[in-house]
Amino acid sequence: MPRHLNTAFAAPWDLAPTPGGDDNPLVRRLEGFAPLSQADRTLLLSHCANARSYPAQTDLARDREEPDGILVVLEGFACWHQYRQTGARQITAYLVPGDLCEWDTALIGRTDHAVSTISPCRIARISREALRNSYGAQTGLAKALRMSSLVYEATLREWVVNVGCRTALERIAHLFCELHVRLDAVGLASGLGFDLPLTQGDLAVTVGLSNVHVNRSLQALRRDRFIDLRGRRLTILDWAGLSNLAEFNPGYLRLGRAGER
Amino acid sequence: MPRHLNTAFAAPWDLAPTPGGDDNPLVRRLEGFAPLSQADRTLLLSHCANARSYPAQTDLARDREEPDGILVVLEGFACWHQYRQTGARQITAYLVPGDLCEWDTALIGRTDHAVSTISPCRIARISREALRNSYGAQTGLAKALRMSSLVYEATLREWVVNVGCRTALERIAHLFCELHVRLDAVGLASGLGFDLPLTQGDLAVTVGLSNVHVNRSLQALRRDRFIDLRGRRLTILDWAGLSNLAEFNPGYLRLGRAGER
DNA sequence: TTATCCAGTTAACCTAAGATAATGTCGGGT
DNA sequence: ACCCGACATTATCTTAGGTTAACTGGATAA
Repeated sequence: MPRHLNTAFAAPWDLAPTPGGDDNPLVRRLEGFAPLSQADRTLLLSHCANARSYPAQTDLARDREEPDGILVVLEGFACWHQYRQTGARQITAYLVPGDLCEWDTALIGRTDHAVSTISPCRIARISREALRNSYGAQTGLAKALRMSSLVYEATLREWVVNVGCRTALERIAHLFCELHVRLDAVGLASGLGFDLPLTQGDLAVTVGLSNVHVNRSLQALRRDRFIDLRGRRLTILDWAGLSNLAEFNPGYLRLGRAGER
Repeated sequence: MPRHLNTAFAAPWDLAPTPGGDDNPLVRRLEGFAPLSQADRTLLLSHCANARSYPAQTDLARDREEPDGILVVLEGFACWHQYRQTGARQITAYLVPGDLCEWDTALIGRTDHAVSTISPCRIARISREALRNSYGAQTGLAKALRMSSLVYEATLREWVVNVGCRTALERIAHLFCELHVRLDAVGLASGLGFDLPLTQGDLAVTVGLSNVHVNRSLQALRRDRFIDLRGRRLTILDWAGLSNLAEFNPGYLRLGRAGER
């Protein structure tokens, strides 16, 4: 059982130690994209049973004993990020429970991009070999995986827009809106609140700002009663205001009627 | 025959009016990712034969008579971009000859992201139905398409890094390095020079800067003899210097030994 | 109990880049 | 030869956000 930084907050997955069946976030997520056959579901569940725990701040690329396939986050926060030679760092994506990332050693191997945990995580790896059974283009699983990849791309485009042409306040607001929708989709939000295991420094390198300016902006968001952020818990006090500020439109996440709050 | 803005420069595709066989940029591009069967190649070529011409500045999403599938650029520059309500605009990706983009009406339909031509283009659409024939996960085509998607994702991550934590000079330098490598891979560069049908305004919304600052930065790059940019032609005068300035590492493009210049 | 560490906060100052707008250049159309 | 529109360039002033560094407070460890 992984020990979380913020055990005080009793994250949902601490209460349900062995996710199986419908509370498996991967199955839940993929079924949002396309209906899965019973065979698909049991395939996924059986591979998730082999998930391993990783401590916070751990590079998932380094132990590359696994062949090509996908890497699935079942609990905790992970991220794609890149270090520059200057020491600067940029987070380019978050992986929250139910998210997966395509793992192609041919592609990942040599780049300076890395995938790491942020908080302690449970992560499963499923080889492409294992997926191949139900991998005709017609099956629901194949379609769901394709959709998952398209949503990931759309999210990246949204992030380019975020750092490319939004103000500090808008960037942070947009990120918070996105994270809430994504976490809510896998049952990790309670109303407008959710656990957010990120430091202000993490936020800064996500959103392309300095620590100090993130701090200032968070205070502004608090002062104007958009959010409440204490400890590692974020509550959105004014969804309409925040999403309006950010021009947040959840369509790119393809989660059905999410975003109607 | 599309009329190009810069006919004065006689782009390669003007000299070879009917790309077929090996000078088809799509086939050339995909074969860089995985070996294709003869059936794969003829399939691709036959669909490229139905390509249509589009003038510059044309939204490719609007005429959505085609079903899901991929959209292939054979000639010209296109881009993904997004308008904000404020009128601001952000380009999130370029599509150059040989590039494709997955077209999923379920996904694209409602988002505010659009795909448009920049210069006049020849573009083919291939339905997913048509691809399904050789779409077992084992075939080369399927693998090449998957790689293509992974490369697109990696490029997007790189762009997030670009706008997230690089200076104006570095951003532009990085973009130029990337474009050169990509165009060179489909034979559209002659040495270190290539046609670049982008205005400074286009560059600005790509790289998250103002028109004016792009202008200043270009002058600096010219003054320091990194580049020569006149008309719509860019020549990199000092590849080592420019790629070093940008910390450009072409690995993410997965083009074999590209970048060794 | 104190020392240490880490995250968060604040303040003073600085700079890269934005905004605006005037001016220049060039090619195309008439 | 003239005008026009699209880009590019330049100058000016303004501002969002960066940098540095000091200080706080809670949590853990010794």
